[in-house]
Amino acid sequence: MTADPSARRGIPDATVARLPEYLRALTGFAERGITSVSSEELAAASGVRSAKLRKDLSHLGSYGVRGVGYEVDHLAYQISRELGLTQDWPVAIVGMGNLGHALAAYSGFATRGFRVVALLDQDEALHGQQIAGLPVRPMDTLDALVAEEGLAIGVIATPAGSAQDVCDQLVAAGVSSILNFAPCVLVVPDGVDVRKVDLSTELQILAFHEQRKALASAALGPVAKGVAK
Amino acid sequence: MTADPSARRGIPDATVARLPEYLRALTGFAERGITSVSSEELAAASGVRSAKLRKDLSHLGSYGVRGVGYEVDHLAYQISRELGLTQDWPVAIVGMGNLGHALAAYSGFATRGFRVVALLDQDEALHGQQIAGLPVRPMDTLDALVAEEGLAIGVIATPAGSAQDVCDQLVAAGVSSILNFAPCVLVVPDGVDVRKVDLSTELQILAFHEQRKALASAALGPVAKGVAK
DNA sequence: ACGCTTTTGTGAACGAATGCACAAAGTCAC
DNA sequence: GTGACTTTGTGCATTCGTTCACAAAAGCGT
Repeated sequence: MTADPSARRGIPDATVARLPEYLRALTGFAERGITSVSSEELAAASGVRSAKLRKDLSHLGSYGVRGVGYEVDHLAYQISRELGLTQDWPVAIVGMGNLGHALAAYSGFATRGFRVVALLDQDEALHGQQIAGLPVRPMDTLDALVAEEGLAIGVIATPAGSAQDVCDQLVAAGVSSILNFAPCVLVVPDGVDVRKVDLSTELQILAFHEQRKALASAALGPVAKGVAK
Repeated sequence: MTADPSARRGIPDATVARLPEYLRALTGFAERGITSVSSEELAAASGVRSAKLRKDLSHLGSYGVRGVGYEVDHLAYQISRELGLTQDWPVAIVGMGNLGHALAAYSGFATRGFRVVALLDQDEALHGQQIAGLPVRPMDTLDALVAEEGLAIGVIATPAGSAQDVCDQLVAAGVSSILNFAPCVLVVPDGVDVRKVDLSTELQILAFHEQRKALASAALGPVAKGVAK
């Protein structure tokens, strides 16, 4: 059962998290008319070591040619297929504040396998207003979106206070993958995936390292002025 | 040299990445007037297991009381200090498109140890324009910001095409921590930290799991209709 | 046809992170 | 003051991820 003959089940999470970056690098090569890359080149363009890249790719199958490298188009297709991007995923964005606004207008989604099919907000005052060519809808249209559009992925861009409430509504309607921009922990039933993006958290991690650098240079040479600031 | 007597050097990266979440949870407890929490409660509020939480906290020192728990204020202070948040970090945002706009208006920074001191853009047409109470400045004011404000952290919210260029200018001016929202790999010299936030990447990872769920339910019972869609 | 060069794919060693289980250390009731 | 109870801090085992190093496989020139 665990030993799959097609040797493909169970791609490590760490690998899955890097596949999008490989895909982007491959797209870049393709745009420049390059049809073949070595693991070394692709790794450099993705910001990883070549050994790691090769091990990652080995989990999806054997798509390289020894002595030559990888065919750009073919590898890109295989990664796309593995990530489930051969189809377009409908996405709904909830919360039309500053961030929701920016996300609705972000063009990067469309080019990478996603289609924003709806914008929602709990605030009645916003309903009907057009943002980036789409009307803002009330939350109770979620069921219809899941049924008619096959909506499965929701993006939460509300304040932290309403995030859990909105999340519950998404889950109740049948959405099973959620991208959360609100700075809070979401509780969801089994079978629902949540990923969190938190701007403050990222800055705080940077601050930690920044402080470490400052302390280190202060300890080694408190005299330094130009460089160690 | 590596063996530090105060037993504090070398906090694992995985732990550092979770400290902001603990800090947020603690702030939540404090706001509700709770002065003491157990590792179990704090872990639940942070979305981790209590054993993990305790091991994480043990890396910063021994701030709990056996049989009782942790004093909320004290632990919050210790984590803040470890993350370097007892001071306010000046931050500059580069790229005043949709996303830069939203980030400039985001109030979450100020409450968590950061202060947006400048907005920059390469586009001359935007210079002088006011966004969220700050004027948009040209890139050549970076040196002054580093010298006068002590700027050390920069946020890149430009399109992918100009991100490396902007990054180089930040680094040249002396910025040594960068938060990158552009969907591309940045090359920086040693001593400069980069963290990347990529919306499409996150969605693609969700799509992978979503596809896996769809395939699994299709394989186990292609008959199911209501639930497995 | 054959050896030389290149580059993949992978076994094995290593290191980091997680989870478990319990002794140590404290509080509290009486 | 003493014993029962609670909760932390941590050694240990395990799992997960990365790096190394090289054999196997392909192309190429002659």
